[in-house]
Amino acid sequence: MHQPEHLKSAGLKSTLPRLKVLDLFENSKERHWSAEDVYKQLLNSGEDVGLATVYRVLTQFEQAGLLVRHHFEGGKSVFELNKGEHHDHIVCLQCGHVEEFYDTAIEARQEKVATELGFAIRDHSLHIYADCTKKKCPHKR
Amino acid sequence: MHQPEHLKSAGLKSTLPRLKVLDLFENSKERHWSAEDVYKQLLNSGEDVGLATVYRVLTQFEQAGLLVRHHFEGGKSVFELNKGEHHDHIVCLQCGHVEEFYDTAIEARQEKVATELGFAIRDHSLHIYADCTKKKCPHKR
DNA sequence: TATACGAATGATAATCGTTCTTATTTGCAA
DNA sequence: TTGCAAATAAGAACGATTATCATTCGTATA
Repeated sequence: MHQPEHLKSAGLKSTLPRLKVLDLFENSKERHWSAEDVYKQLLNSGEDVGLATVYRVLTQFEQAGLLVRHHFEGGKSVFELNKGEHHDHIVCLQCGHVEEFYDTAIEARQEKVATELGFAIRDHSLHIYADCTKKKCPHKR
Repeated sequence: MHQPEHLKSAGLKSTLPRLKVLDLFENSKERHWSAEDVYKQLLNSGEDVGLATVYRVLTQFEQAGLLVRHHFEGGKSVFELNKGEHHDHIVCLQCGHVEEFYDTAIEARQEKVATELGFAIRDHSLHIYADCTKKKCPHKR
């Protein structure tokens, strides 16, 4: 549990809400959380945090580089731990499960296309929405 | 001006708001419009439409296949005429200008990746956010 | 260890984009 | 023309997010 160092190096005080949120992301099998998800999970765990605090902390963590924010269809932002390595997402339309992937060829072609059009890439997002063909998909949406 | 046929074939009555919205998309150099954009433009043109109607019409046009909806960062939906041919987008971070591109290699790799992960692609969105390196960029954001 | 002060919090109001409700108007077929 | 279902405009309602503000907390310092 070296979370306080994470926070300190990000210039953030080590407070209970921040520790709890960070713990969720670091010690849970689920990698992707919306603000509402985090809020409910903390309430269920007996923590007494405010929704506004959750939003604030998530944004701070994003700015500190601890988390990455994604805008999937559906309006709400989704966060995940920043592993440093970029990847894209494939979202199951049945159950909402998110899987990650990285394809060198796709990344390279993006650079090529952008350069040819006269742009310098700052960021990009590739979201594939699909039906899971495996049995492991719970289809519980 | 064969818009009424467009509407009729989509099972939609030929009303003034619908004609005006469709006209905007068909006879304007700007291809991408948000609901708010459309609403303001129509008001400036002296039309007396309601914002709710604009939202309803845009959604109907999307369902009818006349328009395509995009979810860029920033939360709000953006629409454009459905030209039938899929393409991805590169958004200028300076001026918000949207350019379109299509890359066969990227499309093919996406199919490959999805198949390998056990998914059947239904839809996808690739948005590149970049700085325009040409002088043509108005940098007026 | 006590303390002081700025940072962080929680409750709630406000905002933004979008959808719903409802009373009124309109397109169009008979 | 007339009748009626469909479409509209206005504004209320909504969900996600941000702003406000009085209170509490973390921590550097004495």
